Amino acid sequence: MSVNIKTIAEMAGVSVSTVSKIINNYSDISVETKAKVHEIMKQTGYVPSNSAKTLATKKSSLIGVIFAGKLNIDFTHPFFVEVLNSFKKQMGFLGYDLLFFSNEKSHAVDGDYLARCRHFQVDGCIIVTGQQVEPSISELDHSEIPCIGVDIELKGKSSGYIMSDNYKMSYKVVEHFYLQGYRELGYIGSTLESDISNMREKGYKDAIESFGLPVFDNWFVNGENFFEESGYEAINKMIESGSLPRAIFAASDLIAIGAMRALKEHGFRVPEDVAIIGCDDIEACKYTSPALSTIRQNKDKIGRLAASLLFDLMNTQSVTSNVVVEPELVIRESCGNKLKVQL
Amino acid sequence: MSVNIKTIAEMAGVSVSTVSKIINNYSDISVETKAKVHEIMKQTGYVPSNSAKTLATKKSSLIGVIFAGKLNIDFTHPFFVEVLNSFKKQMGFLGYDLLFFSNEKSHAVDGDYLARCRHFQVDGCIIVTGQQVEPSISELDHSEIPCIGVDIELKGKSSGYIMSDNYKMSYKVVEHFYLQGYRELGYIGSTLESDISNMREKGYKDAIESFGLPVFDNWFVNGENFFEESGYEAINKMIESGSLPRAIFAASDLIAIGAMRALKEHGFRVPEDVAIIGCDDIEACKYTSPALSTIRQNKDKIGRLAASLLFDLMNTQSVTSNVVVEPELVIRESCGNKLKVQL
DNA sequence: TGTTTTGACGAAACCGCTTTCGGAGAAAAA
DNA sequence: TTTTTCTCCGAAAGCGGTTTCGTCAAAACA
Repeated sequence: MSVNIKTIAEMAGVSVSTVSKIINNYSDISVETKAKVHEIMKQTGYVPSNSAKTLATKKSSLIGVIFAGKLNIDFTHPFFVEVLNSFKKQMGFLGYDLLFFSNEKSHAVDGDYLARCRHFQVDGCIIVTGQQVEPSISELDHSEIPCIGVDIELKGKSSGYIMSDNYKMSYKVVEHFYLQGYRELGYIGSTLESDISNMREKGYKDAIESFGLPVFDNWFVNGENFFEESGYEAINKMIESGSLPRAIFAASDLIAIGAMRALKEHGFRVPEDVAIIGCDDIEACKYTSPALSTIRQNKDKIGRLAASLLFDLMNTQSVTSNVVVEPELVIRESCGNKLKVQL
Repeated sequence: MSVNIKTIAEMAGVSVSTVSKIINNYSDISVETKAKVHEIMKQTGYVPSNSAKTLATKKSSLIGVIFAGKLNIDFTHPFFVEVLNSFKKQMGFLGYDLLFFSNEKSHAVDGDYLARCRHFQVDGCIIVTGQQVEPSISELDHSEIPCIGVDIELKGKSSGYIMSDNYKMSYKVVEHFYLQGYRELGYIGSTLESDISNMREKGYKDAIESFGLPVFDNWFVNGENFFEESGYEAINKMIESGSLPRAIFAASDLIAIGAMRALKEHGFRVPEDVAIIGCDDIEACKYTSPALSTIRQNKDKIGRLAASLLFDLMNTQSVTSNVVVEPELVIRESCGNKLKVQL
């Protein structure tokens, strides 16, 4: 049988409560006792059981991670995965570990995120998704469990969210295109079910108008998701419809990559014939040719902020818990600016 | 107060044991009682506590995920992340959730993986690393906890591992180069602390010799890790040393990408001057120019196999628990074969 | 009719840890 | 010397489940 707190207590000749107090740094224990018990714990390789602790304290020091939505967002998603990586690191410093709920069918409490959270008694959770709020997320959002959303607006009492300024990033793109002399601007978005994409599109249109340019609906097309195929098909759709804009903002880098592929297949050159700016600044941008200009989202910062916001939510009743981070235009080769190319 | 098993029992007018039996599908409960209790559980939204269950049964239905080593392997690693994604999916089907240990300094039981596993009472764990076995991994490996390693040879009684046939993949590369007429072959590996890289190098050298070709030590250089910079610097080192091979096998795609960048900067063309084959088949291969030929590791299969091996380890005393999967040569543009290009 | 088997359920111990409350004894204050 | 104040520690009641074993009535058997 594995060594437990009782074993330690007996070996040290003290009570179980004393050992527990030592583990939890209570002050009413003499240094001698403390030393003796610590010594024994070390010798025996004692490790306290988290389930017993959780059962007693209702704190698990676990953070639930939820990939929500049907957009196939998972570990392989280049943007979220980097955010999550930074989040994990920061949560680690704060003493938490991450629990990834698998959302497979066969599981007991399928899709019911709140139930999963209660089941494991997570202290808080992070929800990543590029999609709108679905019922099971909303339920969790309005529960007592602290949640923070990445790229999804959580409005519950104990929730917060963090996202890039999607409206402003579009403005920056339009501004750049405008200053480079482009007047015929197009946009490739993701599914209409994505708030993110919708915000970007709205910002883009508003910006175009604020520069006094016309908006051609044919040049605004939305794909099914944020992946390559959406961009590929969008270009084909535009071409079928008879005309192509001179510059395109894509709602994700993968969409942009797909679009470039389609353009290339049709004999168009990027950026000479069509300029393109993507969004997210994933790794692959550097490897495409031409290298993809993009809107950089500070994934590291987003992850860190998400962690500290969640930490606050878990430890106080703070209310101001949503943050919008400033996006940054990264100019490479695909957007037609030959003057200042950076890697 | 949240509803617990006692609440349910009282509401249903039965004992706690009866409710527990119903939850766990015991057979000695009448259908009527079962129905009544189920109804009440549904109405109240009852969710059993996993910690209480774990405490009583010593089964947590949690799988620990360990990113081991100092090679900076984490969520952002293109190869492991895909393996993990497939692993997660499969484990989900089997009814398990994933626990990611954060290995940050401030944490209670730092680096001591066995302790973390015991702490959370994970039912098993998966270890991913490109590195050799370190002491804390070895300790876990030889514990009673079922572990399976990806790209790391675990030898413990309750362990298993899965990896690609690193020896054979090198042979395939050499064979391809040979058949294309290349005779001057080089290799760029990762740190010598990586078993994977070492196996590939060994296989590569053996293959070269088996084709009756000479091995030039100057053309074998090892970087610090599996990332881009290692490839970049390796090329520079070769150039400094005075000569370049005509064809290079890189131990990872990122290394290959870095190597291509260095070659380009020095005015060499790929594949006309130097042919390159990478390894892993990460997403980025398709986006480089020229598109990177590579050895594809079946990441999906590796993940699934890892899951089922681990499942077996957890549920039986099976011993045959290591699998080597067959790698596949994917020919794109960087290896000089203009005849059969595939995407 | 008496006996055994079966079906359905409950009592209670246990899993490992936390935390409140109180008590004993020593030290300090009166 | 008596009283008060500390210091250090333990008893015991949870936390929310699981599981063994026993009970008891009804059904099956002889």
